Amino acid sequence: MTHIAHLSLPTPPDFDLASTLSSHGWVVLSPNVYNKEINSFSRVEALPGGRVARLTVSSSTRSSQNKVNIAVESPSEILSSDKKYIKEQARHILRLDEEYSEFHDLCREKGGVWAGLACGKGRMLRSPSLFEDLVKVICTTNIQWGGTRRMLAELVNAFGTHVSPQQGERTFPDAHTLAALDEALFSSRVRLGYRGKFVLGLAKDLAEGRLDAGRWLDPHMPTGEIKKQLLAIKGIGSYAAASMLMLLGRYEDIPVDTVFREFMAEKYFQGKEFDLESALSIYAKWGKWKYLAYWFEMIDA
DNA sequence: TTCCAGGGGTAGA
DNA sequence: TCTACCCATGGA
Repeated sequence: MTHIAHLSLPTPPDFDLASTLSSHGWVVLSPNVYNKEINSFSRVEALPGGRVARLTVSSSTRSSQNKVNIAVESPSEILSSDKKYIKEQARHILRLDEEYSEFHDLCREKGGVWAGLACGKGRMLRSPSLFEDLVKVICTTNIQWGGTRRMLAELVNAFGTHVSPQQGERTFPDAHTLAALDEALFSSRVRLGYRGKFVLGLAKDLAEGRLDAGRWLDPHMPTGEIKKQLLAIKGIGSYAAASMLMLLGRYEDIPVDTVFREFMAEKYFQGKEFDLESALSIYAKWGKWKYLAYWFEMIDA
């Protein structure tokens, strides 16, 4: 028997689900399943107490309603505490509590490709847990996007929890699950290459309390301190730290990778080699919004 | 077959 | 702080 609940989550007046879902590649990384045609995505998520549910997030058919819909399907009874938990997760994933008015003012002032963001865009999709986002960021390093998708699909298929034995979808495995695994078994089931030991090491640090990533969500924690802690994690360098800071709602740093280098060479340096400092200085006037200014200019190009 | 990807760790200077 | 070299894996 499947239990079903339909939740409604209020959003800011300027919230744009389609923009958030298409903002970067996260929406297609397992366990997310993207349905672009109907502007929705679903994923299997663990509920408190070890139960599991499939969540489907979609926009209201009437955009003026300022809400998103969350359909919940579970083989277990869906408790009121589950509904509260799911809404909290969704608020985090969609960044409904972030304040973007200063960024939108800058977009309006700057115009050009940024003018289209001023109506409320800029929220980039994230995962429910910091562990999932950390693992996903590590899995974007030194690999093509197809490889990232493969690695995360393998990880979910190997160690995620079923929503039901008859259905293939699984949760993203939590840190405790991975921390309990033998490295040889893990590597034989999930081909992460040299990243495997980074992911397992991270899982153990979180599960055994040596790393408290939850503190990074404290708005009073200085960005510099978060960055220092991120860079201390094996497998996280400057690119990955900038990506994680973005996922934490801090947009000061630009992730310098092949995507950045290729875009900058083409857009600002006539296809020639360039000095990194000169390239980064192009976004200096965006202050704490540099990441968003670069990213949305790049994906618009 | 070789190169290298939404880079990062380490050793040595 | 900077550089050289190494790292697993698979697509091109």
